[in-house]
Amino acid sequence: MEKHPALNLESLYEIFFHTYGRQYWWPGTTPFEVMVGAVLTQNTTWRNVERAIAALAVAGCLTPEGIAAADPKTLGALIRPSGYFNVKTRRLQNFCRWYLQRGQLPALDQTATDALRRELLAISGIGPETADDILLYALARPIFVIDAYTRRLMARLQLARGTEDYDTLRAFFEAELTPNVALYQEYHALIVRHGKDICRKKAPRCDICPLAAICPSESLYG
DNA sequence: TACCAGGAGAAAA
DNA sequence: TTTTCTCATGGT
Repeated sequence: MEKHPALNLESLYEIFFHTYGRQYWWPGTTPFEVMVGAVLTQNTTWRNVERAIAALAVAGCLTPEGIAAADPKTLGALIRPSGYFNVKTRRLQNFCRWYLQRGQLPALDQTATDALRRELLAISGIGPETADDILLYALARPIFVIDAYTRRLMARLQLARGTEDYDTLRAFFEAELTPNVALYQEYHALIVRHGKDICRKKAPRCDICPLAAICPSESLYG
C-alpha cells in the first residue's frame, strides 16, 4: 500500500465531510431493514432497492419470518425492482433463515465480531461487502466497508492499486483510522457520495472535485 | 444504444 | 489460483 506525501485517510475524511456534510447512512428504520437493504443493494442503485423494500413493507413481508416463509415467486415479484430478483430471493431467504435460527445476537466484542463475520460469510449470497454493511450499519461494529467506489478512489489517489483483495484494503483503512463506528459509517457513505457525484467510472468531474489539488492521477481518468 | 449501479457465486481457463 | 460469466431492473 502506498504512502501519499500530502494525503492520509484522516485528512481525506475531513475534506469529504467538509465538502459533502453528513450523509445520514444507512437509510432504514430498523437493523433488520438495514440487513435486507444490504442484500438488495448488491450491484444495484439504492433507488431501486427502496422500491423493493417499500413493496415488502406494503405486503407485510418486511420481517425475517415473512421473508423466510414467503413463496419464492411471491417474494421475487416484490423485490423485482431491485434487479437479479431470482438470485436475491434465494439470498434473502438464506439470510433470514440463518437470522431466525441464530436468535439473539450477542454483545459484540472484537472476538465475537470476527466470529459473527465468519458466520455471515458462510451464508450463500452474503459476501464480504454485504457482511460488513450488516456489521457496521445494522450492528454498529467498527468494520470498514470496502466497495467498488473505495477501490476506484484508492487507485486514483494512488494509495493502492485497487485490485487488492477485499481484506487487504479493509485492513489498510482499519490500520490508518481509529476504530470508531460513527467515523466508519460516515466515511463509507462519503466515499460513495464522492464516487457517484464526482469520481465516476467514466467522465469523472475533476473540475469540481474537492481532491483536484492533491489527486495525482488525472492522466488516468477517462 | 450502451453503460452503469452501495456484489456474489459458479464456471472456465 | 485467477479470470470470466451470469444474474436483471431502471436511470442516464
